[in-house]
Amino acid sequence: MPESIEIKINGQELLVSAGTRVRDVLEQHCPEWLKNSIGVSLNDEPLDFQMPLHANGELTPLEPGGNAPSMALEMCRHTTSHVLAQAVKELFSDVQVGIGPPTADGFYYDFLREDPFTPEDLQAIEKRMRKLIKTNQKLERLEMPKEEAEMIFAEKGEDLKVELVRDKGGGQVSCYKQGNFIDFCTGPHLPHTGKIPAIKLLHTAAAHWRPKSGRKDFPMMQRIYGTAFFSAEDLETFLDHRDEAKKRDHRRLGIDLDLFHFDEKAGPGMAYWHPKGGTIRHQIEAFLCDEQLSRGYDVVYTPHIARKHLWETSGHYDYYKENMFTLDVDEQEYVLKPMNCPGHILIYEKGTRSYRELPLRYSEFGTVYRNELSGVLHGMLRVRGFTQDDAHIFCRPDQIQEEVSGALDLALHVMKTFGYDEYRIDLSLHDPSNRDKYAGDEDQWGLAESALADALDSMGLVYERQLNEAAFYGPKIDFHLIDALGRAWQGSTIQLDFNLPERFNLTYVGDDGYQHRTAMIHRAIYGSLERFVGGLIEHYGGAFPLWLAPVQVIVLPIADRHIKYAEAIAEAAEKAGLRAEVDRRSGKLGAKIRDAQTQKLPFMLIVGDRDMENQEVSVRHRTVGDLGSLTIETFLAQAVQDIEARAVREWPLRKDDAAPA
RNA sequence: GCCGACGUAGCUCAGUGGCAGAGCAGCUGAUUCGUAAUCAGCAGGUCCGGGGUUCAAGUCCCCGCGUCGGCUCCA
Repeated sequence: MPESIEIKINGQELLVSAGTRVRDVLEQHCPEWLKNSIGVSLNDEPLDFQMPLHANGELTPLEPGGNAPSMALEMCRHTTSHVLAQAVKELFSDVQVGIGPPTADGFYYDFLREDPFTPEDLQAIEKRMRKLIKTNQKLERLEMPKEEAEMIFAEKGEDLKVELVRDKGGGQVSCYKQGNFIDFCTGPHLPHTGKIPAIKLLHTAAAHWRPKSGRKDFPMMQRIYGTAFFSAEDLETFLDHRDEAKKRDHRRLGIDLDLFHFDEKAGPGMAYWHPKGGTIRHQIEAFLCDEQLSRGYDVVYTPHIARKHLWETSGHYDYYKENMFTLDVDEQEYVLKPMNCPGHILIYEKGTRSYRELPLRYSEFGTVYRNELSGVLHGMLRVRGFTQDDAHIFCRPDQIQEEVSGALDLALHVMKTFGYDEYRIDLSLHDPSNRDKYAGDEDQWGLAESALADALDSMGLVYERQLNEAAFYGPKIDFHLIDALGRAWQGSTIQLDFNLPERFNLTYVGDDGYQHRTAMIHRAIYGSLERFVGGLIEHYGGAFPLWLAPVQVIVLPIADRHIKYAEAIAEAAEKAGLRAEVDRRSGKLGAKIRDAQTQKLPFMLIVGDRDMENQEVSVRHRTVGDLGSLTIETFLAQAVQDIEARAVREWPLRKDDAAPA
């Protein structure tokens, strides 16, 4: 480490000795920062005032709502987690503290305690936290030898902290102390607790103590989640956002919109699609099916069960047994398929394949069953029976890049159609220093990985390389979709496989007349229909675009004498290929509109005396409202146009009869 | 699988050991109405399932199932 370091601050260049505290530099050169900011950042690293400087760089102030809001918030939340631990220690005597880091939108702290915390406990703890915050406790950074820290925590009976200190490398450690509470922590922290304006404890949960430490008997911790913001308004916005997400919860909307249900009588993790959910799913399947047919895919169908032998060959029986449902048939063991690949392979290997007929692209909406742990099931997003839009491309090694490009193009087209305009792409690669973990040889991996990267590069796609994240059988590309609320969802996946072609000895005859190893690509665009539709429901908040809406138009007669006309209108809509209904109830128009709005139906066609006389309909759109009167032909022409285009926008019609923009 | 909470009408929920309830939805009738809730009546229950305590259990206890919040794992 150099004796002295160069620090830029406020345009000034300084030479200070390494280890100088941030506070000392600021006192001399920028005393107002000590008052107005909560810390500094140096080369994008947050530092608090008590930390030592060890690297060259420019210091910029860290302020609430400043130019690095997430860094400042993270600091605030980390300090709040210490306050949480302090409050818990004060209120409960039988508690050991664990760890308490900030998270993406808050923080948590884990406690070791016989009894879990109740909601009443949480209220009391939050009250105590507010009290502690108000006293403007200073957070004091202490640096000391490991042994000393161990002693401090041992004396307090904090065995878990002792364990953490002991496992930490180096000889010197840091702790932060506020009031009588001291925590083993690298920081950085706010100068004092008075800088925390808005807090909220959210919920409790259980968590394992250091599950990755290799300990088998890790104790169960009681975790408390909370969040903190620099203003009450920000906290309010955050809570509103949570409520909005709750309203979009696909499980809630699945019931409200009559899309699907899970039945206790039948078993957990198995979805029953109602007619309306089925309509949505059918549209989604048909869309991809058509796309695939036009892109040279073949359709195949494979059975749901197969003898154990097939799964032994594929390796699933050894590596995936825990997750497979098995059944006895004539004293033989059969397996309910957890994946579609072995079935597609049986079709491939049934004939002698020539290099001339490759690639072969086998696609299937294949329903698979996996015995997931009961605790992980979650609505449509995590189920035990689900249908994959699965395809396996069998090709020559020299065709890999083009086939991957084709799959990428399809994935991009599909995401765009559903209005997922933002996404993240991961390229998961193997780690050459960890060879034991992977099937196939280094040459294969090199070829395959560069094929994937080349395909991404040639399409100008931005992606992140994830080292050592490949599947054991090959590298892969994963899409993560960002939905309307900014949340990420698992999207398409494209995976190369070196393992199954070996296990099944898949070959093709080359132009040299010899047999060569076939390359195999797994790809799923939706992934699972269940998960994809679950995500779509939340993305659209239940308001499906016209082409997907289970009921596209509902005709609302104003009085009973208009029912006949309404039925004629509905019939015309159906003839044009729309899904139409008539509300024949005798209530007021307002009530019918309200019900249609609640069901999020895209179009209401209101018909009364005026409309009958002019042979028109009054069009109301669920978000735009009253669109005025049109002839049914004009309306249908525009609606059909939007349906065929699979438009996702919420503004499908213009009042002036012009074609949609 | 593990920790905790919860499970009452189709849905949302009240019911703190003593007659099983409300709102919405449904059905019937009245009303015939122009852009987010017309009125009245009726019907609707294995209080998740099983066992126990008690004169008496939706309520208390035990076991099981399911759901939810997490941990861990995954499409």
